[in-house]
Amino acid sequence: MASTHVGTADAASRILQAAETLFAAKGYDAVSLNLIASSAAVSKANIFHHFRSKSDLYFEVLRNAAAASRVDVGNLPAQSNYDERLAAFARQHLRNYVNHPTRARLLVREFLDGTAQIGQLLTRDEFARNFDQLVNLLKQGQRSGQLRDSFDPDLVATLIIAANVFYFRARVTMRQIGAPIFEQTPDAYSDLIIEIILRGIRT
Amino acid sequence: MASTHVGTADAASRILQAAETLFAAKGYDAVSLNLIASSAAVSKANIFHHFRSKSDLYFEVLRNAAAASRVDVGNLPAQSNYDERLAAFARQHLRNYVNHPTRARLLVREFLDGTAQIGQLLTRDEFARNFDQLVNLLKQGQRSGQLRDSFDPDLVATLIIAANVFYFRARVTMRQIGAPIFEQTPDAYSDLIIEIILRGIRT
DNA sequence: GTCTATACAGGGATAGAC
DNA sequence: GTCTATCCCTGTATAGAC
Repeated sequence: MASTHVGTADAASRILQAAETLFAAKGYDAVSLNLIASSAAVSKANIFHHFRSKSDLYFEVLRNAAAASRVDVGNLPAQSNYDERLAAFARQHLRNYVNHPTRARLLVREFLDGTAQIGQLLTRDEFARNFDQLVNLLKQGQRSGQLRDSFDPDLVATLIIAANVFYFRARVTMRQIGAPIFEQTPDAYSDLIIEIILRGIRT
Repeated sequence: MASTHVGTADAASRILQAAETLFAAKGYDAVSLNLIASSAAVSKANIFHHFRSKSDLYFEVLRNAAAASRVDVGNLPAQSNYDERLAAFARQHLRNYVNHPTRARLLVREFLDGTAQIGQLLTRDEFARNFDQLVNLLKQGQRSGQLRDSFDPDLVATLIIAANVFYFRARVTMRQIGAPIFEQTPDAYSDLIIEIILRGIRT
């Protein structure tokens, strides 16, 4: 848009991308600027030209990740069948993690660990939006009569999100434990989870 | 047992305890030996007298945490009612986290993040034991005819563990999001979760 | 905008006195 | 067993030339 130069792939974005990958993989404290610099093929001093500090760079990375995630959740096909809509939501939510693992690792880590307040502010919104969307879906299902009135939508939304977060973060280790369910594709896992839950909440 | 000296509260265990608290709160890389030393009222050199290295200290802390957790899961009242037994298991599992937060943070972090292979070996067993116990309970319920045959025990076990882990790690942030379910006590949360799931798996 | 060189603090780890 | 003092390295961050 702004620049007509091509092929340069400017340093700032190279730095951002290297930082995202490394922070996602190892966490904030385990990543040094030396590592980021060499990984981005840039001098360390150059990082400070583009970003005020290490933490500044980190927050910039988080900001981008959160923004990118905002697009990806997208909109679901608005069907009248709430079984389908819930299944679609759960699938899409989990796909969003699995298809963008670095970004997701970053956001989930910050959300769960929540050591830096600024970081939490950035990621909390993302989770809140998903959560609210899901709660609303459940409430609509209750009003429509397809879902029973007597369960707490918050609770069920939590159950779904928790199942997905757990799959994303623990699946490698769970496979080593020998839990065959984690050999399933994300979609299949998601469908099975929803199947159980739906049985518990249908009228 | 060995020593008749009292009141000394020997340095080694002071170090271990300080390290456990700090590692649990901030993670391995964010904690320096200086901090541990001052927190345990011990010189930095003294840490190296008792432990070969920082990572050695960390693994020792993990080992202790895993061992302590092994006791705490305990045995459940063996009732013939599988509704009750599942509810009891879920409650106890979550209590085990909430009543020993530092230990639990340590183990859960290592399990989910799983950066160090040695650490994972130590924590994986704990999770595997809980998981297997739960799966067996579900299988027995199926054999007894109280639970339907057509669900995957792995899946339901995962759902329960995921719900608990999520509650434990995310409850503070989830409260800020405004999810009223996270205002509930752990026991109440656990019971509500199980109620939904049971509806989904009963005959 | 990008680099080399450098400053300075703090990291983990060791030596050696007590 | 515990300390003080020290080593050496790597960390973040800055100065200043190009």
